[in-house]
Amino acid sequence: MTPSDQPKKPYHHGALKQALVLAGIEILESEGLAALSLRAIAARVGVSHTAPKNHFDGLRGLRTAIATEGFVRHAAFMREGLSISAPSRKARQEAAMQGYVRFATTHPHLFRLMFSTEDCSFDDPALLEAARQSYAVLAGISERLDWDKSSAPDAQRRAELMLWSMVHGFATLALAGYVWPEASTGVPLTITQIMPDFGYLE
Amino acid sequence: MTPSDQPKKPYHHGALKQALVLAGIEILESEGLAALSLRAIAARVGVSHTAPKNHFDGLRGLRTAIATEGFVRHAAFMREGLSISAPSRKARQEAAMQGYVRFATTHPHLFRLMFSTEDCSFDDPALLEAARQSYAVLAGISERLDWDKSSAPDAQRRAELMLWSMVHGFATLALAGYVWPEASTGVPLTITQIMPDFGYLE
DNA sequence: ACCCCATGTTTCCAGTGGAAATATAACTGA
DNA sequence: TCAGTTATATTTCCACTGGAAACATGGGGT
Repeated sequence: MTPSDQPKKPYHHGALKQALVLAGIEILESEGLAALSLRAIAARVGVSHTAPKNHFDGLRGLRTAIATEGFVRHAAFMREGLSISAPSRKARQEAAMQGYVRFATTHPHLFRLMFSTEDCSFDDPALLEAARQSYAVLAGISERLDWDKSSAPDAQRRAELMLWSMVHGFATLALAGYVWPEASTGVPLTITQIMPDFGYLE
Repeated sequence: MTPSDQPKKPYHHGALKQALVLAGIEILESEGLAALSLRAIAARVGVSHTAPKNHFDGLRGLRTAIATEGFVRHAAFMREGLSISAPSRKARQEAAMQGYVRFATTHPHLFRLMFSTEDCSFDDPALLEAARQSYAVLAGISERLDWDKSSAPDAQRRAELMLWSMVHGFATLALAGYVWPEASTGVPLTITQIMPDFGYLE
């Protein structure tokens, strides 16, 4: 029987690995990437700063796991947009791309971490798989976006990479502050307005 | 007369500000962004780690100055490509974009720093001006790239931002390792192969 | 019942950026 | 010429970081 009524903190956390990732995301959202230290994350979970070592390969490993969860949510963002979109090809295309950009602008620090070579290990299998899932959503809407109708074996892949480059570049530039309000309208341009009209592919 | 023949190190450096920026770029190229510490830069110049304080606002200020120099070189890269390009619109377009991507792949750490909100102050006037010069090169080749031929006041701006998003996204994804060798050819796709053919604008 | 080992803690260390006080020398004007 | 001022650089100190190493804890398998 414990000597007092106060709930005794168990020595072993039980689900520390997941708890650390979630705590990391919270810190990221509220304080940014610079504040995402091993000590800060561990403290939020109520654990010593060396405890993560048992589950991740140092700070870089933990950050990689956080980025992995980021890709999962990123794909979900786009899929959610697709789920409420009109069925037309163009509408689905816009929905997915808007989802891509909206994720970046609503979770800027997480999005940056996801593409930060400095902070993540891009050869991590889990990260690669999560990123692949995210890419698959984009690839899905570009299946008939092959503007040159060539029969080259990489034509499909070129369409996907073109789309990905455009939306990713736009999101990145927007986060960096390079998409200012237009002088003529007072409102920044959107990814939809930027996209060339590939309607002739329909 | 100095008491000995050995060259006496002057107490004042003379051109410390520029020397720090150049030393920083060297460290960046050889060791990456993580190694770009105040102490490492100062040591390379042969100065104490607090000396930069007199010329820059802390590490962030120095990194911002390095990024500024990066934009200058970035613009020069593209202009150099343009200078040896064929005079056709399409050739000039490809030359500038290839210059953009080539700078990113040959100076990956510097390029990343230039767009890293975490490490630079994007409201710095000098940085903004340098970035504007770089943008101006891209804007120059997209002057007739208005695919929709609309008369909206932001049509030109939309063409520029579309082009910038595409090339910047491609460069960023390439640096992150997401532009792999194609299964069909064994060679990664290039920005030229990705670009839709806007020839109908000629 | 025992022991192994996965999981956390404590302690220590080298390294970081920055603040504050101090040293040096260049410039300024009488 | 020579002080006084100012720009530049140093020294010292501090809080913080990630990681290594030794140790503590207790759950789970035999």
